[in-house]
Amino acid sequence: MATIHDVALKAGVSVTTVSRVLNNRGYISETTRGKVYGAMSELNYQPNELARSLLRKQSNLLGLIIPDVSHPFFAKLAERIEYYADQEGYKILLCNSQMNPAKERDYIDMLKRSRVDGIIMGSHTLDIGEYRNLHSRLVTFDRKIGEDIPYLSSDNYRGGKLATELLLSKGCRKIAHICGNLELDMLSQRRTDAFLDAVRKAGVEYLIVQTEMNGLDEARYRGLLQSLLEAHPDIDGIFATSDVIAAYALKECIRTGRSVPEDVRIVGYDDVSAARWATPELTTIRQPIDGFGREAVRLLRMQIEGRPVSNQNELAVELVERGTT
Amino acid sequence: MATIHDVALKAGVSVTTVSRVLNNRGYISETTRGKVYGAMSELNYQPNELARSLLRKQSNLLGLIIPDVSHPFFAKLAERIEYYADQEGYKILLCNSQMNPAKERDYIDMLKRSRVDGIIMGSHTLDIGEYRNLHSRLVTFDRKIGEDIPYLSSDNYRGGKLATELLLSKGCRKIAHICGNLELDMLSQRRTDAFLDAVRKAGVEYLIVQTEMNGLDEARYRGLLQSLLEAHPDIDGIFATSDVIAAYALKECIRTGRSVPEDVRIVGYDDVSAARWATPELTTIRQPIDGFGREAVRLLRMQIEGRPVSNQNELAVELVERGTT
DNA sequence: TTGTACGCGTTATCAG
DNA sequence: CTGATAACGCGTACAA
Repeated sequence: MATIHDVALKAGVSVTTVSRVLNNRGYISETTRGKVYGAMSELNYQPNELARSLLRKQSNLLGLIIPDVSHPFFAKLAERIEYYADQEGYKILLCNSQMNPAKERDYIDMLKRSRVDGIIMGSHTLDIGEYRNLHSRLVTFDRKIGEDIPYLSSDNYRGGKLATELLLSKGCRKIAHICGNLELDMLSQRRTDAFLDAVRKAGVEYLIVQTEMNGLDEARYRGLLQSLLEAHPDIDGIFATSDVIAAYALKECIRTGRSVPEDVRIVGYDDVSAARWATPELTTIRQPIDGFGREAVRLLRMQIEGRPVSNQNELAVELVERGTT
Repeated sequence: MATIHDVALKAGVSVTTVSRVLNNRGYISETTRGKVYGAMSELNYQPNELARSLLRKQSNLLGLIIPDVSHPFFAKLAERIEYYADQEGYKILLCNSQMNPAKERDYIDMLKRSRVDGIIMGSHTLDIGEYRNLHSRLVTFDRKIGEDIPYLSSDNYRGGKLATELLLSKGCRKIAHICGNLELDMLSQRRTDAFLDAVRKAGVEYLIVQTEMNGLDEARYRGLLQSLLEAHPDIDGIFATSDVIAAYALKECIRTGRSVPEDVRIVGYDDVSAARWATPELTTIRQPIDGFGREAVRLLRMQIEGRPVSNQNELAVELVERGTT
C-alpha cells in the first residue's frame, strides 16, 4: 500500500507538500496540487489512519458495547448509532457482551487499547465503581453510574404509567408485569415503579415476573410465559418490558386458546418492527431509538471536543395503540 | 494515558524491557518482571494498539459491510461474525450501506484507510469490477465476484427446491415467489431458479415478485403483499425469500380473512428468531448463520496468514417445517 | 510557496 | 539478561 513518501516521490515534491494538499492547509500552487492529485490517484493512495490517529491522539473510533446486536432493540439502536457516527466522521467498533461480565471487562480494555475516542455502554453487568474508574469518555444507556457521566434514557416512569393505565382503562383486573433483572439497577425499573403505583392505586391484582431480558435465551421466555399463564389462568392483562417478550406472550395466549385482546390485553415496549409482525399487531410504548442514536453520538462528540454536556438525558416515549389492547 | 516510557521510568528499566515483558519475548529476570508489572498496574497502562498496528502492519480490524444491521438476518450474522472475530483476536468495524452504492464505496475507502486486515462484504450494490480492483482481503456473501475471491453462501438451489416442493406436495396450485432484486446477480437467485424448475415441472400456476429485500422499507412490503393478494386472490402458496417478508405475507393473509395454512401455505427463508414470533410459526428454510459467521472469519484469517483458502464455500440448508404449511 | 526534521508509541535489531 | 536506536506513516514547527 502506497505511503505519502511514494506519492511525494512520484509527484516530485516533498512529503510536506503532499500532506498539505491532503489536508487543505496553507497555500499551494495549482500546478503542484495537480501533480499531487495525479500521483495520488495513480498510486491509489489512501492515507494511513493508524499513523494519523497516533499523531493526532484521536482515532475517530467509538466503541459500542451492547448485550447482543441480534436483539431487535439493540440491532436498531446499533444501526442508528452507526448512522449518526458515520455522519460525524466516527467509526463504530461493535462489541456484544452477551451479558457476561468477564467479556464486558475485556471489551472495555480492548477499546482502551484501541484508543477509541469514546464508549457507548448499552450493557451493564459490572458494578458502578468499575465504570467510574474507566477514565474514558462514556455515554451510558438506561443506567446512572455517576454524577459526571452522561446517561441516556427515555421517560421510563411515564412509559410504565401509560402502559399500565391503558390496561386498567380497558378493564383489566389482574395484570402481570414481565420485566428484566431488577438487581441490575437500571433506569428501566422506573417502568416497574410506575406499574406498581398504578395497579396499587387502582386496587387490582398484579404480579411481577423477572427475566434476563435482552433476548439471550428465547427458549426461556417461552417456558416462563407458559408457566405464568398456567399458574394464573385468570390473568387478563400483560405489560411486558420489551416487544420480544410481548410477542411470546401473545403467542402463548393464542396457543392456549385465549383471544387477544378480548380475553387478555397485552402491551409491549420499544416499538421495534417486530411489533408489527405479530397478529394482532402489538400495542406498545415507543422508545425514541433514532433519538437515542443521535444523542449518543452527539454527547460523545461534545465530550471529545471538550464542550460541556448535560448528564441527564431523558427522551420522550409515546403510547402506540394497536391490536393487542 | 500512560505510555511505555512512563512504565519504564516508574519501573526503573528501559522501554525495551517493558516491551519484552509485555510480549513475553526473550529472557527476563523475575525481579524485573515484577517491577514492570507493578508499574503497569499502578499506571493503569494499556498498550497503544494504534502504534502497534502501525509498526506491525496489521491492525486486527475486520470491516463488515452489510445493508442494515437492523434487519434480523444481518443482525444475527453480525452477532455471529463478531463472536468468532473476538475469539480469534479481531475487532469488527460495523458499516451499514443502506444499499446505497455511494455509501458502500465510501465505506470501502474508509476501511482501507483504517488498514483493516480484511473486509466481509454482505452488501453488493457495486459492479463486480469495483470489488475486483480493491486489492483488499475479502470474503463476500452470496455473490461471486471473481475466481480468486472467496465467497460464502448456502445451497440456495436446494433451499428453493425444498421450499417449492413442500408447497407442491401440500397441494398448492398457484404459487407466488417473492424475492430480492434479480438484477444484482446474487447467488440467492438460485432459489428462484429452483422455484421455476419445480413449478414448471409440476405444471402449476406461479408468479414472481421482485422487491428490494434487506428490509430497507417495510412499508413497501406491506403494500406489495396487499396488491399481490388483491390481484391474485386465488394464490394458495407463497415462497418468500426471507422470514421478514413471509411474516408480512402471513399477516396480510390473516387480515384478509384467509386462514393459514388451510387457504394459503407460506414458506419463509433464513429461520431468524422472528420466524417463531409469528402465529402460526413460520415454516422456513434455515440458513446456517452461525456457520456463515465462523467461516467468514476463518476465511479471512487464512488469507491474512497467507494460507490458501477455497473460493467456493457453500454450507447446507435445512427445511424447518412449522405451522404455515 | 515549498522543504527539513522531529515526534506520536511501539517493536525489532543489534550491542553490551 | 538488558539497553540504545531505528523504523512504521503522518503532521507540524521552523526555515528557506
